[in-house]
Amino acid sequence: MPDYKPQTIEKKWQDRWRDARAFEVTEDPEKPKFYCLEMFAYPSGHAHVGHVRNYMIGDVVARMKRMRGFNVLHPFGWDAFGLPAENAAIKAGTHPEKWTLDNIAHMKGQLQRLGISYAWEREIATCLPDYYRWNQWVFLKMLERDLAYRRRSNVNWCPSCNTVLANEQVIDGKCWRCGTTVTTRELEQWFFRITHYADELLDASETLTEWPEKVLTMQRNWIGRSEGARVRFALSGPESRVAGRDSRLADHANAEPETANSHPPAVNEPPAASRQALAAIEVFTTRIDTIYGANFIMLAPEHPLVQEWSQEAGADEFRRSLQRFQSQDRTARLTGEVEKEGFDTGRTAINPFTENPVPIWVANFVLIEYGTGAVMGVPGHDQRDFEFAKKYNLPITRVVEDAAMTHGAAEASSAASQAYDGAGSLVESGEFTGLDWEEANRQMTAAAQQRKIGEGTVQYRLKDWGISRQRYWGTPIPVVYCKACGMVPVPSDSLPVLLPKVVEFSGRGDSPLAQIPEFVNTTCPHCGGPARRETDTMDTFVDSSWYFFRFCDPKNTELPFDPDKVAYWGPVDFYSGGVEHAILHLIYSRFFCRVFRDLGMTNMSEPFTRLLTQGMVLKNGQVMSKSKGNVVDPDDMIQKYGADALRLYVMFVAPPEKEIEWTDAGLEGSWRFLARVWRVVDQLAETIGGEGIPSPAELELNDAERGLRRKTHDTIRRVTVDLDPRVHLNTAVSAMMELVNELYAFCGRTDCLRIGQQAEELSTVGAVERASTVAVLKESVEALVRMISPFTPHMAEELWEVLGHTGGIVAAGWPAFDEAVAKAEEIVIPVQINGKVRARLTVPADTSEDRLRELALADPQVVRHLEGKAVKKVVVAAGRLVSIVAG
RNA sequence: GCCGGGGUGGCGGAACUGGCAGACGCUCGGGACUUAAAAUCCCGUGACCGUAAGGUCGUCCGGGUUCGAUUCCCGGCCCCGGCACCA
Repeated sequence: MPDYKPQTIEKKWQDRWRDARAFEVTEDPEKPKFYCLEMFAYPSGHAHVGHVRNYMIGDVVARMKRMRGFNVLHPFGWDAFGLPAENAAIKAGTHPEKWTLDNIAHMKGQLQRLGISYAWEREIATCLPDYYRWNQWVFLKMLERDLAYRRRSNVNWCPSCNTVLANEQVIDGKCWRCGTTVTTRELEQWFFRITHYADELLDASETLTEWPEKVLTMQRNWIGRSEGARVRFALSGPESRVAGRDSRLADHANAEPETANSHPPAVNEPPAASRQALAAIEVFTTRIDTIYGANFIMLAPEHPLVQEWSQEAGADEFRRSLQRFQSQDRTARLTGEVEKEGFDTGRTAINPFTENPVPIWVANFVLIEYGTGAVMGVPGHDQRDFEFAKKYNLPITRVVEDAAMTHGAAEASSAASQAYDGAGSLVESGEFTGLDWEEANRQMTAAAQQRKIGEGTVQYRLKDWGISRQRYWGTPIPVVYCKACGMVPVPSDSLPVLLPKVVEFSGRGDSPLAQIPEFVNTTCPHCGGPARRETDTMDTFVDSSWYFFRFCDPKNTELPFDPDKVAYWGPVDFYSGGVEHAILHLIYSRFFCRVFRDLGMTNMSEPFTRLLTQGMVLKNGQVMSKSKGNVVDPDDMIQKYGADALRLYVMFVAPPEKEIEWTDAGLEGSWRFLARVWRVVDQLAETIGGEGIPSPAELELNDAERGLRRKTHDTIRRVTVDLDPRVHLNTAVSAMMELVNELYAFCGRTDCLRIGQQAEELSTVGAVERASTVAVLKESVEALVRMISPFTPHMAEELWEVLGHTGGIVAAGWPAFDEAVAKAEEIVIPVQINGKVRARLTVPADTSEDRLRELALADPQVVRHLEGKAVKKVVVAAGRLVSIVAG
């Protein structure tokens, strides 16, 4: 008997699959489709086990679905633009393209050696013009529809390094590299108007019933919707000037916060209205019900009015205070690590509800990015405001009292030690006094609106997505700047704007494209005059926001994809990847899907029906990484144990969404199991592989045979539901292990194989005498081989062939089970007395409740325990247990 | 602080709608085979008491509902993840 030799088998089947184009698919309206996708890979070099776990999970699903008759699209590709390629270029002098393509070649080999069933003919790499030209195409469409726009925004700038810095690279206001004090600089940045879909993205998250709650929560937090009101406090006092009527600050404050490989976001935003004098200060509040307690106003240091006042003659003191705040570390200010402080501007505004003048302060903890950059100070009901008021001796009043508080406590509470932010009803609040705070919120918002001093509004944490990157290895943004015509989009028919190959990497941080005159200098598509190209490239998250559509039609040269093809394949039925993409990639993709929908390219709103976030693979308690030196290279494991054992181990050790701790012993255990499967199947092949063996359904079976048959059908049932819809891959494997144990026991019992006597090999005892034994074994073994094939496809195919089949295991289909056969004929019913199991009854499965009660009460163990006690009650759950209450 | 997910043997983990807690695997121990070892096959492995039959305890802690709770309810502790001076 040949030993289990995974390496030989695996090579053989991988070659066959490739030659037969086994996993390539086309649209087939006759068959139900299934789009199975794993997040494509960044070609960083070598994939480790942590990376490939995801592909294994997807492959089990894809292979299983194929066997169940689905037309399965299972493609793969490369998220190939990005910073590491550029860094490698600077460091090693390799061109980013060569570095990237070499890595892709290596990693593709790794995936093929794992036997992942990809439709490789659909492979895409985002760094190739066939792909990124469609980024440019979408960009232009978005520009047409005002979903892409350009805006000046402030970024951190190091004057010595001559580069933009990320917020994280600014330490105590200084450059992390050279220690120079960081300044801000205004740069033109491109944005995608994702906030246009903020509400829809939030609301539609309700429809994503097959997404993990964790991810939905993260997305909701990220979008950060909060309902409140804007209220205008008119300026008063001698210094106030009344100029423009509209005091609205610009809405969308700034760029997307920092992302993993992003370029720094805007630091702050001088709103459009900044250069006008304002008639009123608009504040954002979620607690308009407390406005009678608003005893002061606080502005962000970057607030336009503050900026304006600081310019005035004689405002030296003002300027000094302001500069102090502005020199405070930005990150520390954002996270509240600096002490809360402020200064009085000397100006006042009118609280529109009390009509009392309130002082206007500047406070370093008010953020220009959020709301209107101005807040009302309600020290009675907000802890920060309370501390601020205490510090600067501002009046504290309570306007909401909970029911337990004695009436008239309002004044006394000014001496309280903290703000009250709980529920209650209003006091000292004019016509609103006595209302419950939530009702007051509604009525006061309406009143503000009616009196034209404010309105209900919704505020989001989500900001528009800043996509400009001063980098080489990305998609060129397809616009040019012409002296005469201004910004002019590159016409669609002259796409792609190719990324030039020859480039020098200064490492200076400015876009390398700006150094290439042949790229920069062009002609204006509009007037034909001289023009300069945009030299920033797109954030790589643009590339990954729609690649799943491209897979449906990867060779299309007319459009990013044929809408009909996407209509057939979409949406992605099963999508798996790491949780680290829960926010960025998964929100961007949902955004892009809506953009394509609104372009009329698809009628889907959501791209991914089911999402699985797979857990990481740890070794020695830590995430695998090259720098920690704890990576497990799948190729090493394949050499030792084979791809199948590796796949099985990773699938078995824990549920897919949990993290796993790598152990060599565990992998070895899986290898042992496969060798055990191999032995029993191979050894039985001659007996059960013949022609004309009837189905056991048509034969008279003895007890042992019926037992094995029952186990077989029950296992098929369990594995089937564990895989689909549950995707409990670990329990599916354990069910199959049980079946194998049962097969060994059966063979030992019926003497059809000699097990365990002479060791290394099993020995066939001779022709199995009973036809029914052969039939039952055949059914069991063939079901096993088919069920295990999504996990260990190479071994399964080989065994299928050994069993005398041609045409492959997918064609054989998924095994069916008979519910009636799967059910046990005899079951063990526990008998509880006062909650403790005291006896077990072995009875036919269909024993009636009355009969069970009778048998239980007659059982000697039960009788013994009931001695001297009176039976008060007997509960019988047919098929489950008998519970006796006695005392 | 707000939102979400968790807490089960020495370890990874099972337990579908409340019904025998610990499936399956790892580790460890024992046996068979072998001159021997490896491999293989079989058996055992939550804790405590007992020679055994059997008993007691046991799913983070404290209560509750129920004939019966890992599962449901109330209160608390701890861990993980997200958001957070967000007004």
